[in-house]
Amino acid sequence: MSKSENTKQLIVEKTAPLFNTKGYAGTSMQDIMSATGLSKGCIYGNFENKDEVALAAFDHNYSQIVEHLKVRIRATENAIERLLVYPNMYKNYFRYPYLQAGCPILNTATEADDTHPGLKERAAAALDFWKTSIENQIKRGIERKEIKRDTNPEAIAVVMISIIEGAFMQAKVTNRTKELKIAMEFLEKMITALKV
Amino acid sequence: MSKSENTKQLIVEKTAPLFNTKGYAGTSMQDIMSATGLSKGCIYGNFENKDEVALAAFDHNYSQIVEHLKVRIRATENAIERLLVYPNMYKNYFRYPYLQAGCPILNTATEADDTHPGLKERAAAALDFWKTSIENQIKRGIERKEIKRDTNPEAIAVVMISIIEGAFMQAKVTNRTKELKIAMEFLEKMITALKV
DNA sequence: AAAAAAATAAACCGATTGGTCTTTTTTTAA
DNA sequence: TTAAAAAAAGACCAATCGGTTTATTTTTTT
Repeated sequence: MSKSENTKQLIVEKTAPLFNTKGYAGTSMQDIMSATGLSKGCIYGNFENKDEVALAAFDHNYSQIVEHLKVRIRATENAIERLLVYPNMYKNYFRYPYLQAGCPILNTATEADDTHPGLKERAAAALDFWKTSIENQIKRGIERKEIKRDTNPEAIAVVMISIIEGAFMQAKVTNRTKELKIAMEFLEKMITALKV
Repeated sequence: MSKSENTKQLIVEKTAPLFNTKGYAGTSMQDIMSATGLSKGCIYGNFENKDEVALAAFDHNYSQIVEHLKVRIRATENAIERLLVYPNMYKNYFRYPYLQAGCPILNTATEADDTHPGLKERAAAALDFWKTSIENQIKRGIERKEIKRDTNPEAIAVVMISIIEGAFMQAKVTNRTKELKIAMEFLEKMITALKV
């Protein structure tokens, strides 16, 4: 790994929380310089423009979430337990640095949907991947006879994501976890009710 | 109504969609000037600063939604029908100008939660008001024997809001209504299942 | 160890930013 | 109708913006 690859990684790691907090438009190159302790020349030596830093930051934020979920999901074979990983993680979001400024997918989606095609596409792809993952876990659970046969994987996946993102938004803006807990509990019950 | 009150109203009306689309950080005074056809001097003659324009724009966006919901809700006495107004409106969001750039509460909440205290407060207050409204409709329905006695108004309200906002976000970022329809249908079934 | 290449810092650029002040125009009051 | 007040336009300001170029430092290669 070359020096500049290390530097590039540092920039991504330091700016990921920044972009998640302030958004693309609200994050200046000066902010990026301050967060990394690097010069603008150095940042431009590693990334073509601010856009590319933002895209890399989103990817980093998102991959941290995905990695964490993978580890948790692989820790059990049971399909219901696997689905319960999602509400569990989100209701305890304060434990995860990458969720402190809110869900990167949600933040990016709402900011970028009318203003930044690259980020919009990333957020949309992340949502599709998330939905497909949940669907697949449900299908697997049906095959393993852990989840009811008449379960509609797509509907459950969509509703799960909707509840998670909507409740998380509420938690962040109101500075309280009450609604998040209520919603995650509802979700846990919904998931548990899928059990054969 | 004085000339400047008319002008102030024009500014609010013309900038409300702008702030909802581009967010606070992404909307410049030049954008505001272009949208209104007015000079910067004129804008500053009516508002103290960009902040105040943004706050007024949020209020305007929000009040349009509230007014529309009020009309729809008052059109029926039945509590279940009243709750069904929400999923119905959101699944047909393309009919409402003020929802074209997404839900103002969601957009504002996610942008402002770490960056703009005034807007954050407005969004949080809007959510609390919304939650309370739904709770009250449910309580009224329980009293009128239209909704099951064991219904938890708060949980339903929280879940409704979560599903709506989460699904709406998905619709906007993916440019398709599939997930929104799935989620609203789920919500309609959930609401209908509250019926005595 | 020296030279070349790579990486980073610093200086620079034109444009834009939010806001202020002065001038002009429009509206209102007499 | 005229004068005063209010409203709006236009000019101005310092600072910041994203990006480019030049200079310096560090790393890598020989």
